Amino acid sequence: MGRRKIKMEKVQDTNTKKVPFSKRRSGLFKKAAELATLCNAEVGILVFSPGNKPYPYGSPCFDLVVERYNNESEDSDSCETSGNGRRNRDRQEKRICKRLNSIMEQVEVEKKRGEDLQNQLETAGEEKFDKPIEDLSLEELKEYEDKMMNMHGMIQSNISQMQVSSTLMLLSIDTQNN
Amino acid sequence: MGRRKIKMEKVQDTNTKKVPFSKRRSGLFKKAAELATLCNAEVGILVFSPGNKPYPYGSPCFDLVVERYNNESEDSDSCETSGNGRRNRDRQEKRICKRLNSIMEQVEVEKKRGEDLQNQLETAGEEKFDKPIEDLSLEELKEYEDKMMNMHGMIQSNISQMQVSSTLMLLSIDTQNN
DNA sequence: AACTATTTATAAGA
DNA sequence: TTCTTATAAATAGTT
Repeated sequence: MGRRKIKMEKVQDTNTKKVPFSKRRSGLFKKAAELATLCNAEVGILVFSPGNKPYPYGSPCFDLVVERYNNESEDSDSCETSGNGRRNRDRQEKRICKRLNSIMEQVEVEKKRGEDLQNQLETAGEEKFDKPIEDLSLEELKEYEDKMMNMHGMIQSNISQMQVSSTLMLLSIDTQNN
Repeated sequence: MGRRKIKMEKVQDTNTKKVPFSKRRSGLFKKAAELATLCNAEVGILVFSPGNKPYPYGSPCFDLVVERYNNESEDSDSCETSGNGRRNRDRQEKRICKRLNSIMEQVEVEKKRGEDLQNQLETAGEEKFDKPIEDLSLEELKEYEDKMMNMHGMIQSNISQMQVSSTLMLLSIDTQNN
């Protein structure tokens, strides 16, 4: 899509092709945004330039991260490692990986809960909202109230769980960094 | 780029729009492949469909991540680092720490959202549940339903975002290790 | 899945 | 870098 057709092959010199890289990267991110918006999907992208600079993208809210990357891509002092001996590196990396696996597990649990919640919500919706609310009997309304209360409780529990998870995550990461 | 212009807004029904999602997803992956080949970059993408099914893509090496993903992420030995030269460790660790910091930021955002959500929920509870449900008007009931739906969406979004973040993190580490 | 009318992305050039 | 424009590529609606 340009003045000439580009043949698909590995580029030669790393330095000269910065403009196409930038254009294509932003094009890719735009496509990702469209996919997210139009299809109600979630998208995350990580691009490493030939110079190994990372360019992350996320929808809906990776923006802060991108900004941060641009602002402090040079100083990594927030992540001081100078005090460490090399002998500890392997262990450290493995611990980080373990934490990540734990986080993944937690996320799986959250996902499962979200799905249950969705099912329940949809079921409740089907049962009652296909009938106009004004036609519901008092009995049905009370039943409906119970369901809402129940959902309300599940949502709260879900939120608490997420808070716990994220706090644990922060804690485990802090443990790594100190 | 089609018979008609598509306005950029959230889609409504999750089920019927599967073809556009598939088309755009494969289009996105193709773009990523082009970026990788033409510009000698590394790209990893994760897409979650509206049904929360993950579609990962990686150039050159997402396979390992995908595999771990499918294997329920219980063995942490998949985080093998033995093949790496020691000279790269410093850079690798710094980049990993940067990723961790980014994720921490995101988690802060999620946490904030969770709190807002809880407040909203409590407010809704105060507003509606101190009044017997049979006294609620049709308008009020519908309003309440909307709130429930809204909260549900926020929770789902939070969960998805956590998935994207943690999985991308794994991706970035694997990218570093290969 | 294949076909096109269109829209969108982008390679070169300024 | 940002804009312009000719052209290639992606894709929405259709079959």
